[in-house]
Amino acid sequence: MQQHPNRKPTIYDIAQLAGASPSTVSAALGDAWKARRISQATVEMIRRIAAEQGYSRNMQARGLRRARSGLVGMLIPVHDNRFFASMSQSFEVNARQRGLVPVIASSLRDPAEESRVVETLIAYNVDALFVAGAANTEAISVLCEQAGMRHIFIDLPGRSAPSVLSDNFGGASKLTNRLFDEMPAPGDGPRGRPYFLGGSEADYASAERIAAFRAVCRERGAMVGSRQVIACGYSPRRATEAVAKLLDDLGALPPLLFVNSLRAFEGVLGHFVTLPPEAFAETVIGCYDYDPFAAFLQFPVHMVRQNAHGLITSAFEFLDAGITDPVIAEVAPDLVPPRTIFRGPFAELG
Amino acid sequence: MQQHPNRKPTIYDIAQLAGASPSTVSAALGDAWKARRISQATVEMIRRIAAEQGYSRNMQARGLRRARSGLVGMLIPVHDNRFFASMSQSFEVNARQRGLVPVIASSLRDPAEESRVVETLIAYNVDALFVAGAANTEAISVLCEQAGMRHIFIDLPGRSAPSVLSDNFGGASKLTNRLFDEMPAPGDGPRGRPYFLGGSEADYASAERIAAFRAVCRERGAMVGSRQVIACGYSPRRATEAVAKLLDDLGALPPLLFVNSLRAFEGVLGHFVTLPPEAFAETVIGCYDYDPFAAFLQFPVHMVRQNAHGLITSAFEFLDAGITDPVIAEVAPDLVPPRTIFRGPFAELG
DNA sequence: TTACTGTGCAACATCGATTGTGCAAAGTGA
DNA sequence: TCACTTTGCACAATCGATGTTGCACAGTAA
Repeated sequence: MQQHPNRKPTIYDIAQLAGASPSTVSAALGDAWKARRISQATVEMIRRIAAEQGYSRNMQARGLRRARSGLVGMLIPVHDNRFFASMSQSFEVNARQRGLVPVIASSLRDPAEESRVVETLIAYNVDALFVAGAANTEAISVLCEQAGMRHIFIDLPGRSAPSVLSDNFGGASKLTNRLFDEMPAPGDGPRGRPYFLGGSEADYASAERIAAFRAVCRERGAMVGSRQVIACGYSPRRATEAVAKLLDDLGALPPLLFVNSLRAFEGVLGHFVTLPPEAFAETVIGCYDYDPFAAFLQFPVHMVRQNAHGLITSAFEFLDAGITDPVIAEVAPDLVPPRTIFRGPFAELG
Repeated sequence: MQQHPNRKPTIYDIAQLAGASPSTVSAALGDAWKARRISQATVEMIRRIAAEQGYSRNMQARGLRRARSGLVGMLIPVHDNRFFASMSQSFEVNARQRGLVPVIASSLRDPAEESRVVETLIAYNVDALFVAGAANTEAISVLCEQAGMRHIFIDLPGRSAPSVLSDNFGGASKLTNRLFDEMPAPGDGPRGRPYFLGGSEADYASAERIAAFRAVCRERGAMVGSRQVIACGYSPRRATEAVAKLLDDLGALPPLLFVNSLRAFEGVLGHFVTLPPEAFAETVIGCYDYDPFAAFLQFPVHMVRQNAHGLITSAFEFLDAGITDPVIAEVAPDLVPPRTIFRGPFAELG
């Protein structure tokens, strides 16, 4: 029937089979057929034949002609992270609801890769780009502006387009306040002070959380020197080393420990394994970000659950509304209380 | 300079600026310029002008002409799952290494959505499709064959193309054997038997694991009736209910519990919260799939870490080698010993 | 019959890049 | 100088779908 056995049929093939012209076929298969005054009988015949032939539109040709692609891109740092994976899921559902095809790309936090990815998405003519967690937002702004690309920043503020931000300051304030509420009586000297661990001050979200941590500490009348903020990055290994050193310096866990990310917390646990249970009696621990299993540890961990779904939903609202000015929306994260499993020796801490 | 302020420049614009023809520009910007005998000087001039103008190739036009897109698709059930998120990450890295743009789409385990997604990817003319975790592989086989689409199945066997499988039978055997090694002396009656919980027998991977569980139980001389395999699905809630009922029936935890997924394990923990610590003294627990935090629980949990990276790497090897026959490759998962945090009251179990 | 309005569709240009072909001009050897 | 090769590039067709324009024919009113 066809020349190449596996060539996909085009509107020209369908047109020939239907005894119609390609333009009629095109109209009949889309929703332009009414406006183009194609009779319903013709439309039905063409659609039947197209279905029989397993026709599917060539989106490249369509996109070329219409100067849009039906794709919508999202840039994230990594896929294998709860927060971003939730965003991906929500992004995908929202995009499909709007008849768009989501393309999710990760930059591995590398600014060069980041720019390359944005250029690629522009080359594919994505209709809009969501930027979540970029290292160099300014470079992205420039690229998008040059290409006249609709874009929206998520979880970090951008100069050139709307931004949807997680309220990192608010979330970190809530968490820090909760930790102070639960904190055993502080001791004297460095040993009695609250500590913050993980992340990088260069990262927008981390900077906000650190600022909130400092502010609440001051409100609560606690000392907070630069030594108390240990921004050791995101890798578990670095966190393990940092917490080991901290214990070495202080001789014990501090009364309050704010861990900035799950990855850092993973590292922290890597060192905790080596400690006796008593080490945890006089400390309260919080973690920014949520993991269901971390909530089930033997000692209570207060966690912040970011609202990935809310962030994406807000971003799509900007898209739907056609807003392109650099306005800002904020979405509040939630505090999740510990669900510590059968508290064992620590029941008295509850 | 340009008519529309934000129109992206095309090769025609560059050609005019460079005083060359569009075909020369096209060749100069790609790697065909040597074959087309464009002088190096011309190439350099054109590239300079293109860079100045912020030119980027229109991949839709290129794809249309060349009958390929430079895209490679992967279908997964969900994004927000450790295993699939790891696969996504690995897929992305591998695709980019080969100069392809990855498009990752999730089906939410809905067969209808699944087919729609595959059709969409075909319409965008992706150069190859990886299918990981599909509900209806036969429908996908048919669609791909119809379109002449290269595809590779991951973590489930397909009829129409190569498959890369996680060795679920082997992994579950290893885990079950380990659990038997660590199991306290079995009691009499149902209460003394091993149990399997979570997943669905209709799912290929789960079926393999259940078969392995049964086989090892028999080898080890344990009874294994149909009551001992509780395939209650993937949702945490169902697992919570199932484990509650089990405890109710038996009056205690069984000596050996094989939990089939992290989501189910999450549900199991939801019930464990209500139990006293002593409840865990006479049981050994395993979970198929790995979570760093779950490895740090108060009681030891033996986990299987699936090799997402290995699966993807093998799949790309099939792709690179141009293999299209339905051959099968298997990738072995790893057993991860518990890293139980300061074992507390259970140190004697170690 | 004439003029006019609809109806139903075909013809054709177009989107931007790639690629087969052709053709001058420069270079080479006799 | 002549025949021949090589160099360097332009021209035009093409990929598949869309949308504008135009045309034949039917129906209708005067």
